[in-house]
Amino acid sequence: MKRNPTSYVILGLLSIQSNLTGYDMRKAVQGSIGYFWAESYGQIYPALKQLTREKLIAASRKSAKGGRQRQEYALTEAGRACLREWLVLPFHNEPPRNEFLLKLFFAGEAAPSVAIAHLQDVQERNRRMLDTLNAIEATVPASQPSNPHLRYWMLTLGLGKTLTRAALEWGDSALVELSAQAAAQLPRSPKANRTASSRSPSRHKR
Amino acid sequence: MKRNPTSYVILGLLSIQSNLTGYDMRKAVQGSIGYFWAESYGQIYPALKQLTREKLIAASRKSAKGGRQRQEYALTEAGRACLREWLVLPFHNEPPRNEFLLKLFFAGEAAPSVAIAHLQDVQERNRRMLDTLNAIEATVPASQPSNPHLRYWMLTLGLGKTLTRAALEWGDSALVELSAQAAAQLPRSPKANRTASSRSPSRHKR
DNA sequence: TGGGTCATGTAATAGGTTACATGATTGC
DNA sequence: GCAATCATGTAACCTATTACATGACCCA
Repeated sequence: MKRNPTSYVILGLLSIQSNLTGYDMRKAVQGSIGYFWAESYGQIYPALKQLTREKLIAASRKSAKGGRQRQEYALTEAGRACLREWLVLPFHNEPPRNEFLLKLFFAGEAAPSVAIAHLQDVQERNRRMLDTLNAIEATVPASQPSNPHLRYWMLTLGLGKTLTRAALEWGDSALVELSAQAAAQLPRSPKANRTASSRSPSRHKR
Repeated sequence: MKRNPTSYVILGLLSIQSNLTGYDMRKAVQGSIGYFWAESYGQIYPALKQLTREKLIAASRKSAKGGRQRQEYALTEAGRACLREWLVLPFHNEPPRNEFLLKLFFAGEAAPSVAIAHLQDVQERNRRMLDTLNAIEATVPASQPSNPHLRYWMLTLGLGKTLTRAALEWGDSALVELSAQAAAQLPRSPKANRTASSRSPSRHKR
């Protein structure tokens, strides 16, 4: 049976923690696998209905928090089996579309400052990303020391940190190269092109 | 005017080289930006028609190669202006959906060998990727030494290499960790679990 | 009493893949 | 003659986002 990835995300989340609502799941995705996965309500709610029809999940409690209406779900045995089946299937890596790289690739059509600005933007995002990942690393293991999933969570986190750090280092050297080029092309007022050279290369936390 | 990314890919490709057919463009995408971008005919051909209607590109020559029917396109001045406008606009980094990481994150539900197999798969793909990128690096600059786009092409290539190498190193250490764990859990027949330990850590070309 | 967040959902639309259909040309 | 590649396109379908609609509860 073919199922969309959102369904497996739901099954996976419920395998870790029961009694989540659709709203909870969205939050959980953003707060844990957010750096490599995204889900919107428009995907989650229909998927919840479909999974319920197929008895892979079941509505568990209702209106627990205060008197607030709240539809929580739990994994059924069939759902757990379905998740396990999917886990062993080979993954297909999606056609990755990176608009930053696309603009950089075609940047010869624009002034050097354009590429430099995009690079600075990407560096800034990556610095924030690394901070976020470091914060997760500092708090999660302490709060769930004996969680059997922890080892895998830390592995995904580790790849995120590794890739982000590598991207930051590449970005620094790319900025150096492009700034030098921009300076060479506009040698008349060396004080004017502060855009790139005024920022010192980011010193990354390890 | 809002336009889909495929349109800008077409404009970008034509800014580098004229007289490409839709077929050529698909090939060019696969052979150059393929590691961070994908296009299908179902996107390209409709986009070509739309861009022609909007006069951002123009059908240039017909049936040049042999007697073969062949509709080639070229950038108009309006098209070039449109590309430049887009280049300076901030990029939005897409919600990245990485199924490998998704499976790794939820792998606690399955046997350790499942995660190990996925990891070996990803290492193999990354090794091949690095070979491809190295091959491009070895041939492209020699063939187009004075192309003004070359600097930017090499930058995107450099990021690809950097990220792939970083991923490979992470993968090696992840495999060591998971293999040790698997061995500790099945101490009865240490010769049996060859899946992970039989392969030596990949020695990557730099 | 009003803003923020919890909570659920739908409709419009965009974005994209895959499979199919067609046919010519090139090279073995 | 046959397979591979060049070449163009469409239709069906899936995936996914965004905006919208609705309303309750919490806290200041």
